Amino acid sequence: MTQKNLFWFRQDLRLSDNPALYEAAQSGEVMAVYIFDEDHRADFRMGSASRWWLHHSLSALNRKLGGKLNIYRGKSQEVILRLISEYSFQAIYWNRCYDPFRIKADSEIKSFLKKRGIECKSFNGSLLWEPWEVMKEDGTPYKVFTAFYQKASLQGKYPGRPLPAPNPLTLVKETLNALPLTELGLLPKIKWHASLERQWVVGEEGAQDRLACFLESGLTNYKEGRDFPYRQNVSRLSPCLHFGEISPRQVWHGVDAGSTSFHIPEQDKEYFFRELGWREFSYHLLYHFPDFPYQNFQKKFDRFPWQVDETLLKKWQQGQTGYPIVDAGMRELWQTGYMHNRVRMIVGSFLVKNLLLDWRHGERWFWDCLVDADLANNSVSWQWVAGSGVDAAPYFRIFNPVTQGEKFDPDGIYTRRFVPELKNMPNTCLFKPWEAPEYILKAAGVILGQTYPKPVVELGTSRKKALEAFASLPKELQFA
DNA sequence: CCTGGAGTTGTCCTA
DNA sequence: TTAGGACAACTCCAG
Repeated sequence: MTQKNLFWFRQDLRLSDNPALYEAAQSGEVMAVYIFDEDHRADFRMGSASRWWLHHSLSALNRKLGGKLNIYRGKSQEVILRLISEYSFQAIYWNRCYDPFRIKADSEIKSFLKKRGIECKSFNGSLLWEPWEVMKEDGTPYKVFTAFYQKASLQGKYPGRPLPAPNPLTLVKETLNALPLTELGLLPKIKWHASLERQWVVGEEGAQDRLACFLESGLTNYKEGRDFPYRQNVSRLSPCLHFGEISPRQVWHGVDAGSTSFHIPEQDKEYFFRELGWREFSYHLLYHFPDFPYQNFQKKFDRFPWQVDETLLKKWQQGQTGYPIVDAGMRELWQTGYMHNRVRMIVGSFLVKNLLLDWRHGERWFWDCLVDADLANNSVSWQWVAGSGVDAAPYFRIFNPVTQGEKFDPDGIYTRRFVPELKNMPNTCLFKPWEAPEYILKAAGVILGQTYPKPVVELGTSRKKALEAFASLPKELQFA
């Protein structure tokens, strides 16, 4: 009789370079399982945009598996318990997840399986370096990116070669309790996701195509071009990486090989690698400081005089602040489930430093709206923007949304796309319509306060207020 | 323990 | 028009 293994799909919704699946398939038949489990996630339940993505990703995966993906919902531990009591498995395989909720839940699962004498084998399928692997000489975690990255990439192990998809892969369909995908109810009730559908090709094939496309036409000039939201110089692989439709090793080696065949300048490649490094750094930080999604990393920020203003927050969320580059970004997020990185910094800085609203509001909104919502990246990045996080960014770094717009979207291509009511404004005042003379507004068909909002705050005074607030923080620093 | 260089992404004013 | 300096003081980290 052939041995049967349980393989548990999680944030690794792919067949290629899937170390746990590869090993499971080597030693017997595989019962492939996905469990939609929200119980362990506390108050970070999966947001609407991510649910939409997950639905399509599971659907694509199931197709690749010939319909033999077994889907369940409920507490992971209970589902697994049910499965092991109904079937006899040689071992259980999975790739590790690294958010604090999963780490806790997984160690419980591991210990109860151990008690029942069932072997579990867990692997690293989603990071280049384990979060506990890259440490300072004194054994403590890094708090500065450059030092972390140098240690990891220069002295650490070069990312290993990706594995092929398992072949043969003999799958077992479970028929007693497995659910059809639609039972998970992941698609939104209202049809707001039509615009998402036009944007993305979800699934492993889509991720591979996206990488290929990036290598062919995006990576050249990445170093400069990545700052301009209207250009196609960013990879947009973040959701694929989050759900594990592609692994960071595949991306790393794809770029390495692609940069040779497409003659990519060394600098472009290095800058892109650094971004993969940032993802690793975020996971490193979340692992060592699990409060990151909740608490200011720098304790002195607990004293920050955040404003409480629901109306202002709503205007930011809906892209109605009266600052065109900010509104364009927030509307891109809503329409596509994504926002260009440069614009994320601009809208983040605006929320925190001009509206003086707590970064956790931004974190939560992004969590719900982003298809790439990722606990590590999202919380580390928001704290970076707020200045409460792990870099020594000077407090006076406050983005000016007018200057940023003029600099990074000089022809207004990006901004006009998402703020069409300003499409006839000339470049000279596109990013500051409140300064436009009456005849120009008229010619562009813009009525401030009616067709497009007046600025919700004044830049000069709000900037000054922020600087004062930062200055009011106590000097001594205590880390979480 | 001490030392010194460095720290993702800016803005504004002045000459 | 453009380039350079001020904007604080601190922690982090390697040697």
